[in-house]
Amino acid sequence: MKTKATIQDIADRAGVSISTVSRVLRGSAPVAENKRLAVQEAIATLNYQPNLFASSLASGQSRTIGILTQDISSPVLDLMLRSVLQGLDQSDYAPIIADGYWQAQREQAAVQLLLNLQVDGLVVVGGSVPEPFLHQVAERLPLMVIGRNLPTLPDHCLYLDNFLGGYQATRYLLDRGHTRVVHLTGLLSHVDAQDRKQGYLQALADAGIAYDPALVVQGNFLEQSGQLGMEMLLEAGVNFSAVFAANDQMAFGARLSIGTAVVCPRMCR
Amino acid sequence: MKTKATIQDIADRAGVSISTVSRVLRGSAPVAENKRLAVQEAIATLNYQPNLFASSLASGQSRTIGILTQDISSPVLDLMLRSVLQGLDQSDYAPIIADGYWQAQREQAAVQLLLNLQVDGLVVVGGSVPEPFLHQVAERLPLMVIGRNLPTLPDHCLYLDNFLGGYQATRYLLDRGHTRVVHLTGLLSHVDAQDRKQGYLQALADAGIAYDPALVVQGNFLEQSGQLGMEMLLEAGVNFSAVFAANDQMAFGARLSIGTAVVCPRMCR
DNA sequence: TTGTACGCGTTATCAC
DNA sequence: GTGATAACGCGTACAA
Repeated sequence: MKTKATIQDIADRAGVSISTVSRVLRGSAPVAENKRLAVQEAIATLNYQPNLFASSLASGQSRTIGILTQDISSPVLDLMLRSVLQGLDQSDYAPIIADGYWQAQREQAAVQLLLNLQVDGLVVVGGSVPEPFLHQVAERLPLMVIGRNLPTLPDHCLYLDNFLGGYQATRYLLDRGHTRVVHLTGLLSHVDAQDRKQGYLQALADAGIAYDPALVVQGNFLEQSGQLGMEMLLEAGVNFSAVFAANDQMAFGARLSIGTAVVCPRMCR
Repeated sequence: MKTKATIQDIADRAGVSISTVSRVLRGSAPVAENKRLAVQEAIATLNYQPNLFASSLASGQSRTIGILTQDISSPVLDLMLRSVLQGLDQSDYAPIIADGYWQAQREQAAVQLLLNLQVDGLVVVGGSVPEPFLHQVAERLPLMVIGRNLPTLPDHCLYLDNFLGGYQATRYLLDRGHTRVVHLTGLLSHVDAQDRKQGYLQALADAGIAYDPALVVQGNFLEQSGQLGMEMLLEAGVNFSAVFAANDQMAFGARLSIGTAVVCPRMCR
């Protein structure tokens, strides 16, 4: 194919220098009206697309911001991602997404790629990149971490209080009179899951209710584990009247098992 | 912060020229063992990261491939995306993701960004970018479209036969003796949803079963619409014994309503 | 095998 | 206002 048009091509066609073209492109300095029009005409007819690489190389700015995401099938993370993208709509920064799929190694490579792409800023949604690594990143460019709490980078985190969430959810159920509340935990190797469980335990303690290990079933944040956990409880004939699932997906799964198995008599709703 | 190390820095530290450094970096030509080691040492200690922009600008290759995705909360699309990423693991191409969120305009901008990023190839997962536009893309670089059928670009599509899927699903239920099969449709403005519905209709016709509009409920591919659709049917007292939902999410939703509403007597499983 | 020098497409700093 | 021209960091003939 014909090689794409360069800034020189449109400079020629408009009868000006490349400097002028660059100026109308970036609006970095005033340009005579007639020349500006000529340039814009040339840009349009030649369908000129400035080479981001060359531009970034010269300016040191890429006008892009990098986003590190995780396995977006999670509704919450997806919502976060969507919000970030929406926020970027207003700006003239383009979002570049890289996915870590919850694997630290892969995440690190993804971040490295984004850095090599010279993103002007980085948004990390969830994930498990080592904190020290993020620390290094933070001192090189603007960094924002969503859904994670980094003790050494408090100002860079948009944090969800998992402990409080677990506490309030459990408390809510206790307040409605339930005394035997099941907790389907998330992946306990994940700090979020631990915190939510701690919240659950604390709520029980505050209510003066003894902790019964039989009511806590380990899951992994996915639908299946929620369903499986419920079925185990029901089959085992464990007595309970309410369930606090670690996340929406597990709640969905748990909800499913109610249809197939014998419904726990005192289960409300 | 100190500016990142350049190829010159490590050339100095290793006592060689930048050409040699480039050579060991790209393996484009043999290099003396001792020099190679010196270079590698320098790279390691200086934590050198080649500037992708400069590299691509000079070579015309970016060693990246672009991926256009849609609202990944869809399990199927997510699976596709995951597969693509996995395939790329083996290669030394890095994936750059851009999201279109099912909005043609946004998608086009996303593709444009990827093109400006000089991706060496493009994978489009679903989406609604105009076909002519993709046609232009296809003649500029390798293109692959997943989950969509472009008549003019058959060789570039990994296509799911929605009609056949709808047909077989319905046929499966009919073969098991069901005669009143509900269809919860997807978003009917979407061609996939239309095709699946056509498959449903064709299967009915082939089985000599009259089409009953009361058995078809419109949805939008999301969980809620599946649940809502089922509840409407149950409340209306419509008689049926099986359900064909347009996708997994709607089936999930439908499944949920069974727990809360009166279970349809002849509903199996 | 290795180094020199030029080019990639833009931006930015100058003089004019 | 406008146009040369030097970076930007790296790949790569070409020469040695």
